[in-house]
Amino acid sequence: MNSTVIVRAPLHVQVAERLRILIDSGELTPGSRLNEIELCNTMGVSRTPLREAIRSLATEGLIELQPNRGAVVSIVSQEDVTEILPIMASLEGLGGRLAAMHMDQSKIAQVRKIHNQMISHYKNNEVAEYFETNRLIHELITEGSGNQTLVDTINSLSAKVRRARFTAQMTKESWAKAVSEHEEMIAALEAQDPDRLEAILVQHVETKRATILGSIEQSQ
Amino acid sequence: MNSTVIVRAPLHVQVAERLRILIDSGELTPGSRLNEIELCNTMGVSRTPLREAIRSLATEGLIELQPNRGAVVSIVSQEDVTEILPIMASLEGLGGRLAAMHMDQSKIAQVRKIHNQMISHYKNNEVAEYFETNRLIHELITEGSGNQTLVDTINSLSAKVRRARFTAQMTKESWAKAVSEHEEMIAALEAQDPDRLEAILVQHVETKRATILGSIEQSQ
DNA sequence: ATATCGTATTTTGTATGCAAAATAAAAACG
DNA sequence: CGTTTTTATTTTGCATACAAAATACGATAT
Repeated sequence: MNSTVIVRAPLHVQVAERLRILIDSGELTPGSRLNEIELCNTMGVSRTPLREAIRSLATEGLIELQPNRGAVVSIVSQEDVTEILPIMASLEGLGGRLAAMHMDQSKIAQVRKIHNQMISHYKNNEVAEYFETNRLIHELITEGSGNQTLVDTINSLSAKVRRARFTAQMTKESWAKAVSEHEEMIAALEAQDPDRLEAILVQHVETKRATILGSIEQSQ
Repeated sequence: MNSTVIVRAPLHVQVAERLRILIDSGELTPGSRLNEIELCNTMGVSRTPLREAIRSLATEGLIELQPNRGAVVSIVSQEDVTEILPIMASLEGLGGRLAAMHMDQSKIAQVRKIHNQMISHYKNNEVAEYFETNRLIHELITEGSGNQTLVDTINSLSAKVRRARFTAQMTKESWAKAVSEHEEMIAALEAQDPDRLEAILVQHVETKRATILGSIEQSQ
């Protein structure tokens, strides 16, 4: 008797996944219309599962439905991002508070390890690697909260910010500030100080907000 | 030329709405299976829009999909509520902070008015009316933040807590405490003191958490 | 030449039909 | 009798077909 039954995901789930990738990668640009038969042909499925997938992504907010006029890739505006970042600050702060309370030493050590990697990427000016390790640290801390609903909520908001493609143009100064905040984060985590870690994370997202809005100003 | 075009909502949206009501009202109990043809008959629609609606509610979390075995009304567990309430505390706190910064005097006066109604319902022991005015106050404050994403996020989490049907059995003491916290809330709002309103709201949701978890203990 | 109307085409919305999987029921076996 | 195996029925998943709305296009009139 085998309890782990392998079931291939339903078509509409697979289609939703592929659509998500198309949107995330920018192949389907925000604002563009989704032509059903066209997508059916490229994906090799019928309209039924495609439409079900579209409905899913619509309730997720990735797509907007226009009655009798189909669906368009939703646009994440600057206003949306301005709304989202303070929420992210609160939630990441809460995540840090809980993580400082709940994470055990071995997990904290793991974060420290990746933190050290991140620092070396910073010193070597390896931007992509820096961003990746940075993202991973935030993920580990959030997951360290032990609150899955919190993780999901943050991820959903985070995805929207990413989709806005406001690639924060970090100046030398803002980068240095972010790194120093990370040093404080690690210290607070190792000290298992919930209040401090929460405060730093809130501040950190605030820094990010300033950086992003700064680069929007630049690009206009 | 008329810019406000009246379009009746697509069937799958109407069906989703009706399903939501059936679930919210408890006619479809958590854990129960959704039989497609049965629901089609009662609603008088074909399976296509029904299935689209089910997919939507599934990504919303109201329903769970089991491949090749249909959909069941998802169960909001005690653990889920335990995860959600701290998040609600953070977010309502943020909402209060922003509301204290952004709400104008006329809107604050409106909240005061409903607050006074709530107090009189409290004194007259009118429980249902108390809960309704209470809910309205929180809604007005959250909306007063001017952050629609925040409003949506809170509503989505709040809906799950409501669905769990942990009808917090308020003791005389916890009710009095909630009311006194509301007095402080109004004072902080009228003083337009973001820090204070945030702190009170976080505390207030924490009180609610204690009350809910208290009545769960009772009922076991 | 522009604007308006009417028609053709495309595109979405809904219903139905068929195939595959899961469940229930019945039969065969120990 | 209880347990397994086989068969029938139900239920879901996907595809197709038809209807209605929206868009595109062209003809006509001013």
